[in-house]
Amino acid sequence: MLSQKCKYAIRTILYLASKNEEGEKKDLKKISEALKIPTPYLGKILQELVPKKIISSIKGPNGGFFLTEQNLQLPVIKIIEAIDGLTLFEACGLGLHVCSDKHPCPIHNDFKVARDHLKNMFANKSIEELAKEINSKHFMLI
Amino acid sequence: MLSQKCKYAIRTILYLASKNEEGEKKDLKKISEALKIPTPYLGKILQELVPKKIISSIKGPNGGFFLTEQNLQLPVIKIIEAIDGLTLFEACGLGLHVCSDKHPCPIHNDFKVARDHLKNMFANKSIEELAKEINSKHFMLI
DNA sequence: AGAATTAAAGACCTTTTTATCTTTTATTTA
DNA sequence: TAAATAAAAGATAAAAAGGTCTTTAATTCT
Ligand code: FES
Ligand code: FES
Repeated sequence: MLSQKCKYAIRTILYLASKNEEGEKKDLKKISEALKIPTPYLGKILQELVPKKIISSIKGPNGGFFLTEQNLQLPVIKIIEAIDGLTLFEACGLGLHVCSDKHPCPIHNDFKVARDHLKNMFANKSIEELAKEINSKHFMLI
Repeated sequence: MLSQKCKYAIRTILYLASKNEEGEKKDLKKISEALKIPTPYLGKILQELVPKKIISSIKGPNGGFFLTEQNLQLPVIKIIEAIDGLTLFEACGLGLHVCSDKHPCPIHNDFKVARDHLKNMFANKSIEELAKEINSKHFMLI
């Protein structure tokens, strides 16, 4: 479904968002230990997200990764788009070269319903909204 | 979503099923050319499905791959189970070690709806039913 | 200024997935 | 029975995903 890379990214960002009281920064090691994600690999992933403006970072002592107000307003699908791209939400479930109503594979109609449901859920929820739900309800990140 | 291997397998089986007039056999090369799937790789995949009783085969001249009545009655999910396993329909969308209502990740509730929708569609439709729809409506396999 | 801290960058390694090629075995038909 | 056909089996290869390690650059604090 989502790649491992993408799932790590989402969990990290939701972790940062749900702890975002007072613009709190977290360094790589703290995040990777908290979420049980391999440290060097997570480093690679987060490095990729900074220039894409999905997350923010500051080097040096007391530096780390954090989310700005702008970062928090992004819908979750932007994380997926940055890492895996949007083909999951566009591609044919049986691997045909194109997916369209004019050229439907045998599972097209049902598949599209499930695929669109997934897409809408990721597109309609901002990182901040989801983080608030994590704090008010009892959702797990690990 | 589904692996390439699994998508190739499903398309091949639906192809065999939709041509299953008079227990027609198709040899590997014919299938791979009709569906534009790499021949040797498809051979490997079909080899795997024969002992698992998902498809049937006969060697020698006029041999090939085909579906018995029993094969045709299988739900499509059995193909997926044989190739990819069922983790797609059971695993957490964010990669948590377990997915359960007692230990939900932030997307659990919505994700489960989409995942179950997919699962039900594959579980509730037999290969034969789907093949009939291919023939009566105008669904594509390529 | 110098030491400490932390992200960035880049080279490397491992495993899994996808795909190819060659040889063997079973079956048919002439 | 011999030749032809087609799947089975197995060894190999290429590409992608997942993961590690080392060095460099930026920042802070003393
Ligand atoms: S054509 Fe296959 S899902 Fe749309
Ligand atoms: S716990 Fe994540 S989808 Fe169920």
